[in-house]
Amino acid sequence: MATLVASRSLLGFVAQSLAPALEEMTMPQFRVLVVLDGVGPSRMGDLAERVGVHPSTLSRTVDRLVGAGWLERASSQESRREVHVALTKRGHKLVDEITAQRRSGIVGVLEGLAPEDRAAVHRGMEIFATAAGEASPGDLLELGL
Amino acid sequence: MATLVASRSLLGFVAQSLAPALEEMTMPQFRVLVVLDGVGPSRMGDLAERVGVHPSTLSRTVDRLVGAGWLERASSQESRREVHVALTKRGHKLVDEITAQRRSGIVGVLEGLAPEDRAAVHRGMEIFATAAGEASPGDLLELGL
DNA sequence: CTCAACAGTTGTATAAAGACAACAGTTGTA
DNA sequence: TACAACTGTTGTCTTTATACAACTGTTGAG
Repeated sequence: MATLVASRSLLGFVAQSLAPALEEMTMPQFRVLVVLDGVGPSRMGDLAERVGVHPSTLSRTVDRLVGAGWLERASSQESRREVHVALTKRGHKLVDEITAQRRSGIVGVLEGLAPEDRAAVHRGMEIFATAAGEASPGDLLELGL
Repeated sequence: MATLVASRSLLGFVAQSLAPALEEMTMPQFRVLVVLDGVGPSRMGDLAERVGVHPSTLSRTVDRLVGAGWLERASSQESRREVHVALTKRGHKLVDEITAQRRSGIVGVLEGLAPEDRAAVHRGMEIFATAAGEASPGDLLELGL
């Protein structure tokens, strides 16, 4: 079925865009960056919950990411027992580049199409997206988005 | 852009379908099943190459998968130094179910559409898939397909 | 028949994910 | 003030992935 085939193509772009990140870090580590990029600076506990791992596990993972310069820890000023983590500039850049590369791959395909084909793709995708609704962040996270 | 949004929905189905497998095994293990499902029974060396890991790594991974009943080892009859691995019935079933679930999720969306919308989606997806071409198996494998 | 090339497994190490228990500050409350 | 609740980190352990080196058995070439 065409939609299934298209999903494989789309997946290809996703996988390809992920490759550079996975040379720098592991998948669980990249998930942390993705979540932080989505929700902004967070408390350790909240972050652990969103990522879906035990706080102690996150603590160690954040250690590594901070060590590698992707994240920053900062103890909150209101509450000294809370610790906030945020992407560094470099961390932001990485996630942005992944997103941009994914987008440009897809745009590249669309640009190669005749205008009426492009319109047809646009229309089909729009209808599908509306009908299917948003995928749950938790599910997507599994794949690193 | 609509295509990007649609890709997230599609990705959601993929991720969701993967979930049951990832409760039974790790991602690297599941990759082995996927490859075997794709190319059929293989020699250890070939399989390691396709999966992209060192033969010794594969040997250990296959140990685990055989232990859990997903794979079978069988020394080839032509050449007693070669070892062939194949999915067990259970292993086949797992991969098939993942595929089927993914398909049925997408079909479910399409069935909820008015006929002309369904046709539009089909047409858009077809054009896109044709233009984008097949994703490389190596890339897809990264995500477990 | 002998030996080099081949195929897979095992020995050994390292790195990471993951969880639970225990611990150390920090806060808020009684 | 004293203490319970909260937040994050550390100690400890297990499992897995991963690779390289060494080893065992098997083939094929000479």
